[in-house]
Amino acid sequence: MLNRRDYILKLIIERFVQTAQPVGSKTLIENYDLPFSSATIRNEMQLLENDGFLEKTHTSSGRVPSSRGYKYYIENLRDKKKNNKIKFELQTILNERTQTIEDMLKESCEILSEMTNLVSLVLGNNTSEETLASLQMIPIGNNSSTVIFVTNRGAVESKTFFFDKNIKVDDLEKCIAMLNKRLVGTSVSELVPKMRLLEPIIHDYIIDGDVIYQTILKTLGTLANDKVVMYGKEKLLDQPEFSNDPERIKDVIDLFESPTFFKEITEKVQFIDKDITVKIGGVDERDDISIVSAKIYIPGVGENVISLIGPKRMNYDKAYEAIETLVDELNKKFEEISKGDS
Amino acid sequence: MLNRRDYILKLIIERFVQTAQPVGSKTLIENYDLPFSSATIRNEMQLLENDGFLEKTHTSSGRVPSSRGYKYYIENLRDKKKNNKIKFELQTILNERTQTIEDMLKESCEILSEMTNLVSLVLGNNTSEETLASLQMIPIGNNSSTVIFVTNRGAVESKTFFFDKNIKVDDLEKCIAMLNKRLVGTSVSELVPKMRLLEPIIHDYIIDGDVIYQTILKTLGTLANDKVVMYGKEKLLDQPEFSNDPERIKDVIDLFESPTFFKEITEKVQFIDKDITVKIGGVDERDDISIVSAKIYIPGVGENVISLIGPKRMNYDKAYEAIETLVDELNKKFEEISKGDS
DNA sequence: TTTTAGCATTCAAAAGAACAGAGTGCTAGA
DNA sequence: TCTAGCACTCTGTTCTTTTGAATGCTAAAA
Repeated sequence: MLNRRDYILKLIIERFVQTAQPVGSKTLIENYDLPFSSATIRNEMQLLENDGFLEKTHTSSGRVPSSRGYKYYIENLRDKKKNNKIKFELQTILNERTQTIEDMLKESCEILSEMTNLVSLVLGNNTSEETLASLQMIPIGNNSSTVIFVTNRGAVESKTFFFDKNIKVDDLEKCIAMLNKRLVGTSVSELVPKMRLLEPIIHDYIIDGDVIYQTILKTLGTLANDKVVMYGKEKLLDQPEFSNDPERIKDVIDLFESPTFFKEITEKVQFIDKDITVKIGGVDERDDISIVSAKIYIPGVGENVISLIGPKRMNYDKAYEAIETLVDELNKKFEEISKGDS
Repeated sequence: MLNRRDYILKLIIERFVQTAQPVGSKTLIENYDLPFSSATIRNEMQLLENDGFLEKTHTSSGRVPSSRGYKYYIENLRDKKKNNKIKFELQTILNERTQTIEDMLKESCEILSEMTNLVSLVLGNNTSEETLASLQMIPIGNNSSTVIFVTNRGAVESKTFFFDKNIKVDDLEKCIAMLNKRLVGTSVSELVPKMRLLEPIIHDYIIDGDVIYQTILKTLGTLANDKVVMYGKEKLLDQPEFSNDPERIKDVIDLFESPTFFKEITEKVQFIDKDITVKIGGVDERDDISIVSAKIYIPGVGENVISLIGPKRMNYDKAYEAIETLVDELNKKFEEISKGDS
C-alpha cells in the first residue's frame, strides 16, 4: 500500500530509531531482504534527501532522518496498531479503587516511562480559578508552629516557624482563624496583595506580629508556583546520543532544572492531532530532544499536561500511542467517577 | 612547628586538593620554593608511602594522598583558623527574624554548598517520638477530597482522592473527625496498625468506606519515611574526577537516588570530633566520595543531619569548618529562640 | 524506461608509531 | 644527611596509516 519511496523512508527511520547509527543502502538490504538492489535504494535515498526527509552527517555516511522526515513519518507512515500491553498495564493501575490522584499519575507515568524508555513528566499549571481553601496552624513544641495552606485544587504548602515566647498561642490561633476567614476563597494570584492589606489587622491580634505576617506572606507566594514532577530521568541519559559525551550529559541535567524548559512544553509545541502534540527537536534551543505531550483534565483539580521526553531519535510511534492510551484511560476513569457508577 | 615530613605531606595534600593531579617532587619545589632539593622530597615521599599516607597511581607517577593520609591531615595538619566569611554569611541569613525552619535550612545549605563547592544535604530522621498532630479533610470539587496529615514535628503529607457519589460529604467529614480524634497523639510507627483496628468503625460512618480506609492507610505509611533534601548536586558532577567520564557521572547520579546512600551517612561514619563526623571514601561501596556531617537538634522538630558531600579529594579543611560554623550558628540561634530573648 | 552491477572515491574511526614530559629510584660525592 | 646526576618507566599526545562502510556515477541488463 505504501509506495516504494515511503517504504524505504519508513525502514530508514525505524532502523535509525533502533540502532542510533546512520543507515546505508547496503545495511538496509542486508537486514530487510528487499526485492530490489542497494543501487536502487541509493537512488531513492538521493531523492528523499533532495525532498528534505533525510540528511547525511558527512559525504560518505549513511542517511539520518531530518525533522521533516520524522514529521512525515508520524503523520503518514507510523503503525497505528494498538499495543495492548500498555493499555492493560494502565487499566490495572487505574482500576485499583483505592488510588489517590497523586498515585494514579505517579504510577501511570512510571509505567509509561518504563515501557517507552522515555522521561515522563506531569506539569500541573495554576489556573486563575485556583483559590485558597484553608489556612491552618498546628502548634509544634513550645514556641514554634506549622502553618498549612490548601487550595481548592488540592495543592498543599506548609512552613514551620518560631515565634517569641511573649506571644500567646491563643492569640496566634485567633489570628490564624481570622486570616482563614478572610482569605479563604481568594484566588491564588490575589493572595499576596490581599495579605498586604491585612497587615495592620494582624497587629490588633498580636503585639509583635511581624514574624507571623512575613512568614505567611512568603509562603503564600510559593503557592502560586507550578508543580512539576518527572519520572525516569535516567532514560534520557542512557541514550547513546548523550551517554558517551560528558558535556551533553551535563547539558541534559541542566535542562531538567531549567524552568524555561517546562514552559516550552506547553507553549511552543507543533500541534498534530486531537489533544496530543508533538515537538520534534528545537526544545529550549536544542535540536536533539523531542516531546510528545497531552493535556488532561482532572475534575476538581484542573488541567494538567503529561509529556514524554526523549531524544529526537525516539520511537514516536510508541510514544504517541502511549500518551494516547494514557489520556483515553484517564478520561474514561474520570468520567466513570463523575457519573458515580463506579 | 611541623616536622619536615608532615610539612611535605601537608603540601602534597593541599596541592592535590587544588589541582586534582598527582604531585611530584619537582612540582613541589617549583611551586613552593622549599629549603631542600627534589631528591630529599623524593626520599621523604618514599617514607610517607611506606607508612601508608601516600599512594602512586603507577610506577613513575606522582603521589596521591591515601585515605589514611587524609585522616592524618584532618586530625593533625589542617589549618584551624576560622574563615569569617562563612560565619558572616550564615549570620546574615539566620538573623532575618522572619525565617521559617525550612528556609533557614535551605538557605544555609545553599550558602555552604556555594562556598565549599560541595553538595549539601539535610536528612530529617523519624524518631519514635514523632506523633500525629492532626488529620483533616478539605473537599475538592464534587466528589473528591484532599486529606492532610500533620505530625507534631511539622511534617505534612497530603493526598487527593475521589469517592463515590453516593457517599455524603457530611458522613465523610464526620468520619474524618472521628479518625482525627482517635489517631491524634499516636506515634508515627503505630499509625498503620492502629488504623487497621479502626476499619470496622469506618464502615459505621460510611457504607462503602473501603476507598477512604485504603487511601488513609497508604498515606499514613508514607508519613513514616525520612525526608531528604539536597542542594548543589552539580558541584560534584563538575569535579574533574567525574566530569570527564560519562560512566562515573551516571554512577554519581544513581548514588544520589539510592536510598542506601543516605542511610550510610548517618550510620557508618568515622567519628572525629564533637558532633562532627568525617567519612573518607568508602561511601556506598565507592572509594571516591567523602562526607562531612553533623547532627543538629531543632527544638520542637527533632534531630536532623546536615552533610557536605564531595570527592575524596575535597577541601576537608574548609568543609569541616563550614559544617562546624553552621552547627554553632544554628545552635546559637535555637538557644536564643528558646530563651525567648530574641 | 527502470533497475542493477561495478568501480573509483570519500570520510571517520580505529590502530599503530614516535615522541615529549613528568615522574621515580638509585648511586656517588659534597 | 643532603643533593646532583642519570637511567629508566610510564602516560598521554600527535601524527600517520589502515580499514571499512558508505556514496555517486556510468554502462550494461532487464
